[in-house]
Amino acid sequence: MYATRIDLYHPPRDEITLQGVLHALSDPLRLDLVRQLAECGGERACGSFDLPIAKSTATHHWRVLREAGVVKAREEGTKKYHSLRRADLDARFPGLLDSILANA
Amino acid sequence: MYATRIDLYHPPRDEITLQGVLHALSDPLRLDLVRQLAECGGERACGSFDLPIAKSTATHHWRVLREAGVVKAREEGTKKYHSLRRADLDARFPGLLDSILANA
DNA sequence: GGCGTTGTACGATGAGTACCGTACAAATGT
DNA sequence: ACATTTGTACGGTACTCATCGTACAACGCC
Repeated sequence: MYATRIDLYHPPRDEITLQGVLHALSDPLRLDLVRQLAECGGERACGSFDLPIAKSTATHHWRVLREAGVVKAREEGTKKYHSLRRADLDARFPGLLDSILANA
Repeated sequence: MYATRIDLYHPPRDEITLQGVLHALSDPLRLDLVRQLAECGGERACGSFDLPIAKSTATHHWRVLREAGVVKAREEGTKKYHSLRRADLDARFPGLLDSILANA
């Protein structure tokens, strides 16, 4: 017996913490995901990333990024799209994302 | 039989990695140390920080910061002084430290 | 209905790490 | 010479986390 899919949790802007963001981005793979997301500008399907890891591991990394408030997830059919929460991050931690991405 | 004290390793500027810095600063206690170091401007003795942890744990955190290239350590007698490697960090990751400290 | 696609939940495993207490070393002060 | 101060090395413990395989769910398509 397996549970039904749970609604995706996204922290509100005020609850995004610096610790959480730094921790989320301190993993090379996650930083790379974020870098690619920033490059493409908008939304991008999970599946369009060519990752050297198992599907379940990718799920884990996207969850860490989402729960840290770094990315926004949207489901559409069987697919899932992610985008950077740039406005929220810039409002809460001005300059942080830019400096990290510029130096990635 | 205990080993003699080893020379303190500090990574050269070029070997400081973004991952390493982000990881080092993703711990609340270490970020707080760095914030206090930045506040005081220059060097500061380890012992002058009032930490809620055991001495050996403090040694651990200072080592993580030092090996990530975030701080410089200098021994003088039985005491040890730390300072931020601000010039190195600013040169390697422009804006990063400022934006993190500004938002800490 | 049946099949492929896409991603999740779960359980397990191995690596890393935050923390502690204790024993110690090196320098300083008395 | 001895005690104090300051920080380290070590061993241990508990917790986190990155990773995987497998079983599954939701959806779309034939």
